Amino acid sequence: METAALPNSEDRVQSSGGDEEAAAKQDVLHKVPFTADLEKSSMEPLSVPSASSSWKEEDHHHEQRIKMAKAEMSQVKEENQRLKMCLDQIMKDYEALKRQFHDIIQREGKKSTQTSASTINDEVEEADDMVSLTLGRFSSDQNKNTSSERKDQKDHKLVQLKQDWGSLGLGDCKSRDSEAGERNKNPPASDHMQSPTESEAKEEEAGETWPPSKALKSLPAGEDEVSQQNPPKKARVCVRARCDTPTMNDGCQWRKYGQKIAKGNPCPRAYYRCTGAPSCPVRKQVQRSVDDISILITTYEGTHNHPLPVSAMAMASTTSAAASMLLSGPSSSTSRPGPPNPPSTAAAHLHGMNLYLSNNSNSKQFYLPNSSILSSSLNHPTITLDLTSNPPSTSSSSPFHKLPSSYPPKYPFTSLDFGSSQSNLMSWNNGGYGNQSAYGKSAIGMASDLAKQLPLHSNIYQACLQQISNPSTPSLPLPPPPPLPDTIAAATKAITSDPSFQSVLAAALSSIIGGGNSGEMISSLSSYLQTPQGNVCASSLLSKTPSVTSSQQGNMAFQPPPSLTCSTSKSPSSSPGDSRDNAK
DNA sequence: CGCTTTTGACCAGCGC
DNA sequence: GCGCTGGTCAAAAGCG
Repeated sequence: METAALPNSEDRVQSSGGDEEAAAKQDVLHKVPFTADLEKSSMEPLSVPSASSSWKEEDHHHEQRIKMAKAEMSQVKEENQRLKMCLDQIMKDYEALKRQFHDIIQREGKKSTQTSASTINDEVEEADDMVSLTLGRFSSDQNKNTSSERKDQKDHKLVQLKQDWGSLGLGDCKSRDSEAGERNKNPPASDHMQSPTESEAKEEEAGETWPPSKALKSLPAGEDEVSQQNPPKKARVCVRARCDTPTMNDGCQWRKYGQKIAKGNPCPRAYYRCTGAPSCPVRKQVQRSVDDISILITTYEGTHNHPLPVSAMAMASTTSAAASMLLSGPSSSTSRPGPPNPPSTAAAHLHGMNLYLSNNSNSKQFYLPNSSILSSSLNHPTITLDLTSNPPSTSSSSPFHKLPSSYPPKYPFTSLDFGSSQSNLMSWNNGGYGNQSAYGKSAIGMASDLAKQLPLHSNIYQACLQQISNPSTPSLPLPPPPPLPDTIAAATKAITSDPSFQSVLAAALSSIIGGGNSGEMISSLSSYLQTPQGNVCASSLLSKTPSVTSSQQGNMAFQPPPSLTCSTSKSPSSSPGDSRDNAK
């Protein structure tokens, strides 16, 4: 498995501030310009031996370049330190949240053990959703699990999330469904003994198709009974984005298998199935918002059981991070200072990202009331990535303001509002990037804006990027730009103060909190940092990660930008660069 | 020819 | 039990 080489999240956290890592980080940054420089030199008149004067001249030239490179090194080093400090601060925040999370786990554990099964209220149930990460599928019996058992479950899920890296991550919940079912049969003590691969195998065996009813059909009688007690309710990630084209190009290859006119929405809902692999269970629904037809609502469900194209990684990692946020979100929300959240709603603010989370069993009644696309969330915990900076209407796109707290919480419904008004610095959806989807605009557009603020580093990292991502091609003829120390400070400030960046970073961190892995983090960050031209604008933070993680991840972080665009082609979601070789 | 899209039929869940 | 609705199937058509 490709995930075998992944470092676990704890290691990553622990090593994040280490000198070794910082050294490696700088190593990457420093080596690349040198490499570029040397290759560039090799292309120059070296092949034309001439008089000693030309050699002298060339030596002088080299010395100048070395000086410039050294100056560049010192700048990058300085920036590295700044970003390292920034990262340390974020890690501290993360650790604090983690501690609070564990406190809450312990508190709720005591609470639930003291509470009888008949009197467990919805709030406890919600807390258990958070603790067990099973999204409302545990019976009250399981509510009585001790906190240590929950910890085991959580650890197991962390491992599983790592295994599913690169996938949508939704199947993590799905596989937990299977586990939840298994737990009903097996003693919890054996739970952590089960290897993630085994649960994945079970997941496959259980007939991981979208319709629960069909999945039930294929189950043996015994499992059928279990599944009826705990019907599979998979997490979904719903992406709302402004898009003029029929569907967002998320890099995956999809085949349309159905279309329906849903009640309450004149726009037809299209059903797509992932064709990346014959047995891939991932499906998506695409529908226009009834309130604003420019908004495309794409709902993903399932886990890819095949390698994803690089172009699909960004969306996959983002949705994975969102799904992780769905799982870990309540921890953030409950750790928020202030009055306790109402049972059915919660909101978190993590590094500038607004997290709206609510449990609901009647989501269609308060979120996108006229859109039936979310009615399916009756049975599915759903997280919504709202990439629309300007709500189509305040009544529908700010649905959580009118969340009735009286709804009995059953399954969490989460929204990551990337269109937060706090992200005024860089609009997620300001247009001007051609035919890209709001999603594409979000990451790419921000990066482009950032690039405007960071001309120096754009060039530096452009050279880095091209060296790393395309080593076979000749190096850039670009000479290093003149050093501008103020620009570095401005760049650092811009990065660290940019709420959008913080949002992405928070999403990436959430993937850690929720059991994600560095790959997600890299992809999330790279989504932010890549410009439409495929240039990494600036981030030592990002540059660091490939050296820490596997080379595959590193490559992905520096791959050309994902084509998260709205597709106008007849094959709506398959990007031109989408090679089926990747999927096979 | 193979793959994708279209579209009507079918099935299951749910509420009344 | 019946009707409504969401979701899927599968044959036919379209396309490169």
